[in-house]
Amino acid sequence: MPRLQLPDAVNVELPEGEPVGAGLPKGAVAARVDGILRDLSYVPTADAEVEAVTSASEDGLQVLRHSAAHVLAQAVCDLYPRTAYAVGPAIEDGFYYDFDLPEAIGKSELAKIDRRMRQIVKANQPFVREEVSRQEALERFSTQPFKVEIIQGLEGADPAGGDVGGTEGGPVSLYRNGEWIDLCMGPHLPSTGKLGGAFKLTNVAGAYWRGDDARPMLTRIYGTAWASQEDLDAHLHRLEEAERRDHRRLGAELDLFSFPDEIGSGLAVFHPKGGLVRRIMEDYSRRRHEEGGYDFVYSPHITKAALFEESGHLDWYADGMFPPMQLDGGTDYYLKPMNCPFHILIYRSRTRSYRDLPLRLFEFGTVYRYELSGVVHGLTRVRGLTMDDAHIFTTKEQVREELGSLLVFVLDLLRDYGLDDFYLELSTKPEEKAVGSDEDWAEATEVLRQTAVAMDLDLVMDIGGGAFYGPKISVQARDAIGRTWQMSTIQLDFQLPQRFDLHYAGDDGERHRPIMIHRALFGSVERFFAILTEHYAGAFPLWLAPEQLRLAPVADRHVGHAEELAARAGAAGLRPFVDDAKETVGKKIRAAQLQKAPYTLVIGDREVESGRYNVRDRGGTEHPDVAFDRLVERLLDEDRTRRLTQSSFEDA
RNA sequence: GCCGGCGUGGCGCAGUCUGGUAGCGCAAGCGAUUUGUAAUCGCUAGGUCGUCGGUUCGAAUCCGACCGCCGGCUCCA
Repeated sequence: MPRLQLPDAVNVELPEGEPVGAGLPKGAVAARVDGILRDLSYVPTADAEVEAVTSASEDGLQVLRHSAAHVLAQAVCDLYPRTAYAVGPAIEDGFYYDFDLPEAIGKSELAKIDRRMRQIVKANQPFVREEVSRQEALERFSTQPFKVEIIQGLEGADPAGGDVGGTEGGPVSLYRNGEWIDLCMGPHLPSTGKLGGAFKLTNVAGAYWRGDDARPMLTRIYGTAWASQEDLDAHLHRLEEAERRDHRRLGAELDLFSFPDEIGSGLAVFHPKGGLVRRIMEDYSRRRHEEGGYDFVYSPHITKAALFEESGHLDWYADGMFPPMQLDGGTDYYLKPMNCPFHILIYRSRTRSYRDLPLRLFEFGTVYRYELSGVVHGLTRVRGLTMDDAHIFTTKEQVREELGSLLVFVLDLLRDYGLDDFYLELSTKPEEKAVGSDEDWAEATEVLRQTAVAMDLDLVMDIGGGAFYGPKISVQARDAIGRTWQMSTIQLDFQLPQRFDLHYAGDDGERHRPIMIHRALFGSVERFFAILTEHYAGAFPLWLAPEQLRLAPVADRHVGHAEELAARAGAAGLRPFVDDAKETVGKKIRAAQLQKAPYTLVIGDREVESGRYNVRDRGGTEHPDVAFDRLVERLLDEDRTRRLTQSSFEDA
């Protein structure tokens, strides 16, 4: 009689042959038995430590979502006989299932599939696990080519560490709900009814079988599933929030930038307001770089092929480059996809001594990359972008200190732009090919690691994720609604100094090879612009706001006074705007709100007479009876500190 | 690049299935109102319906190609 040890030190005795579920509380959807996730129907043969898994936990949600994927697949197979089904895992927030359907379907078919799914849930079919030999599995799935391929691929190691499915020649597990059967490791909910109604099909998209563009394109149906209706609603609400913040939408609404078809895919133009925000972003970055000991350089947008031959880009990056222009004499010219070779030429333009190092060359360098037409996306994935790119050339001895101060510099600057929730990711030497000796890699990686640890931030290891030419540390930032973005990267490069045969004279009089650090804070200015736009939902902090103070005259006779105030604010260094449209105050306020103007003043008889103003902020809060000089002072303070100051609008 | 969806005045959309005079709202311009913290009223102008080609007496509508946009393209039974 197996004895179950529950986490709260309760011992439960199970009669021989009883499933673990019998010993667990009602809310359980699965069980963790000696550390392995199991169905509630799993029958233990010996004493075991058992934990109930509910859909409130990550594990439980996974089980729920994976079961939802099976219900989806069953529904699709019911509605579309002759469907070949492939794989359907749980993913973040939901699930998907890939199908080869007898006909093309679009989003409009999802409602029908959803209805069928709900019928299956209502029928409350049990999920029944079976273990069969590989041979039998092949026979049972003889009409399902993807399943056959999966079974045949199961030779060798078991990727999931379960006890079924992996071992050579061993049994594989199947799950049946109703008439429908799938090859699956499980575990699953006890029955389809336990899925409940808190799911929604969200999307249909194409996806290559096994992600390989040489293999068939399948139809992938995405869904989201949650433990409760409230959770589902909250998730849908988050999606709406993300859509509300979408920089592509805000870019048009706030008149920041556009992508004219005439120019081409992935090529943006910044309008005056967006241009202003961008210029302020860049100016501040420039100032900080100047203070940080960077030298500013410029390089052209095109170059002869020879430069990218020497750098090696044409060998391994040609697909990402625009095709060459052939000029007279048969010379190929390329648009630059990267700035590094240019900065290297600046380094190499004269003999360098250790006294020149570290040499930090900075450029807002505009580069062009041939992104596949299907992946360009707003300002975050474009074909023409401006990198806040710098290359630092150091001696081996200086690297440690340089990296340390660099990371501090990076985080500090990002915080000034309003991002303050970070973690770091360290990418180490790739398995296959890599340049540089193992010692160099180990040392550089260790230096990066120590630098990261010193930051007191979470550090995630990305084993083998480095580029072949050096290890990398990247800063990941969470935005206002919790999404993470890869921001700055700091990359050591053992390769280019070799390829370009860079050297410097040491204090020993010998020639030495410098080490090169690539680093970008924004990555791409355009992408950073997009991230900030979404982070702030278009309501840029005062120092970045294109328009800082909106003045709304009540009637024509007040326009003069508003313009005087605007002149005073402008002279003080603020960016005011007078809305002199012949409209009602209500309409002007609404317009100011929609444009996310940080502060709005209504100018009428009372104000002209008293010289005191009612300040409305974009949150809708009103601060009455403020003297204009005090307001200007207050806004300048907010502008200068780059954050909402606590200082009040009242006179001191 | 591939799969699916889509492309109609500056923006958001209807009209496309079932071919027969291109419409609505916002924005814009003009006029009236001179207005007090999220939308005053009226009038006017603005579109070769993404582009090119085909079918047809006739194409926004049907067919094809191209351009562009949106979602997705190994979180792996």
